[in-house]
Amino acid sequence: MVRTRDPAVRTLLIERAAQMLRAREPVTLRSLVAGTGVSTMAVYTYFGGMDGLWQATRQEGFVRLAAKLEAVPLSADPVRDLAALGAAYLSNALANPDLYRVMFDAGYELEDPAAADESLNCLLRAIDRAKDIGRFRHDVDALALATQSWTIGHGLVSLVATGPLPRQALGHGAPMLTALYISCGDDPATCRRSVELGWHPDPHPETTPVSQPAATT
Amino acid sequence: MVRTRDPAVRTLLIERAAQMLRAREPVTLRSLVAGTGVSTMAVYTYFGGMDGLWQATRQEGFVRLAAKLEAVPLSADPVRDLAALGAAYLSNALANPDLYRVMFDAGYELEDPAAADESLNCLLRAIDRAKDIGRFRHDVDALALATQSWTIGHGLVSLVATGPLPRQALGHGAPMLTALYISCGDDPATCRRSVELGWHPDPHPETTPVSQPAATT
DNA sequence: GTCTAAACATAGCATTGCTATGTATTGTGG
DNA sequence: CCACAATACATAGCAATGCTATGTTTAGAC
Repeated sequence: MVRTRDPAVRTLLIERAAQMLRAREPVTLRSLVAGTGVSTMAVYTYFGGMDGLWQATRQEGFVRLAAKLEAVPLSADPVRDLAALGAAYLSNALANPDLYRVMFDAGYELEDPAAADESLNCLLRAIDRAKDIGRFRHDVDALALATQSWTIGHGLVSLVATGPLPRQALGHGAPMLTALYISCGDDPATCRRSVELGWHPDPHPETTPVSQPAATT
Repeated sequence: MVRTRDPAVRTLLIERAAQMLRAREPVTLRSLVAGTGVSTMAVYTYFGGMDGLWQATRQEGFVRLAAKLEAVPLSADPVRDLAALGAAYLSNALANPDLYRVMFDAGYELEDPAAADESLNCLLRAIDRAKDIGRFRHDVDALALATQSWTIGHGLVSLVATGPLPRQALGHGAPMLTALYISCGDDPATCRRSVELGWHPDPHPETTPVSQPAATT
């Protein structure tokens, strides 16, 4: 061990890859390193190839997602919070649709699945709170419900970001989540209000989800 | 116009592309035409390039999907039928996951959107029937409900086929659809039974869904 | 029967990811 | 303080990719 590997280069390349994805520029080996001063070999010493770069980029996507979800301010109403988490999920995904696509592209695994679990845990905590205060029945499977909420969010994002559905279709999120949470025992009228509260603050602004003025794309 | 374009070549190439996708072989210009006797230029005369081939392949995917959905035997219970259509959707998508991915890959449009609409119409008809016999309220937006059902199906397929969720997660479809249809006014117990009936016949068999000996693609 | 436009085949282009080889650099043992 | 060695890095070149330019053949119109 003589020449030390500079960890800054790693994050620089990941950052640049995410940036190029966001700008919809084709991310190729040579275009990635162009202008950074590092040579193409850096991609191989740091990531072992383009596949490794994509894997690291996907990892970064999950880390950012978890950060966004954990930044969602929670309230005393766990059902509202579930809707808010869903809205933040959509907001984050639609703010960087290409990064989102890479995250769920097939063929690659995560090097650290814990990053994905953290996002799920945000949902699980809210679900447990809802059970504790009697909004949800005690026999609801928290993991199943979290997965179902995730499915709704992913389905919406996927169909909107990838094409067929228009942006307004994101509005379907609220009634779908409402129906789901009512099926867990929540009172219909109360549930509707809670979901609306958590959902509406920011259904589709591009930037950060909560507590700051919606910015222009 | 002198030498006529042979339409058989077109379908041959699309068929072969779908076949190679299914076999998980990389579909490249040269590998596609290898063994078919046609040269690489055929891809350009018939499709204008690889992008055109993908567009045609995606189109074919939607045609097959519509055919599968229209082959689902309907009953007197429209809610059962909705679940059966959902199950057929999942079955078709998971039987050819790579074709499904191409169908929803971004960047390309359909040359004939009617093919996609046909699938949606299957759902719309069932929803209208459910309203007619009083299972759903008359004020439910049929298109919205169809879109929501689609979102659930697509979300499930996407998360299962693309990796993160295991195959058993497909079972979440029944409770999600049940919750959704109950929110449209259906009686909870009746709805559960109907969805179970339509869903369970074939939750995840690979081949064709219903009432006919699985045909080779 | 000839002519012409379209289909088709061949060869070559730039670009892709990747690897083999050589050079420079830096922590360590004496 | 210096020689060594292992590692990071740069360069050049590889096969394979999609695509295009340039013939060559074929089939319909008059």
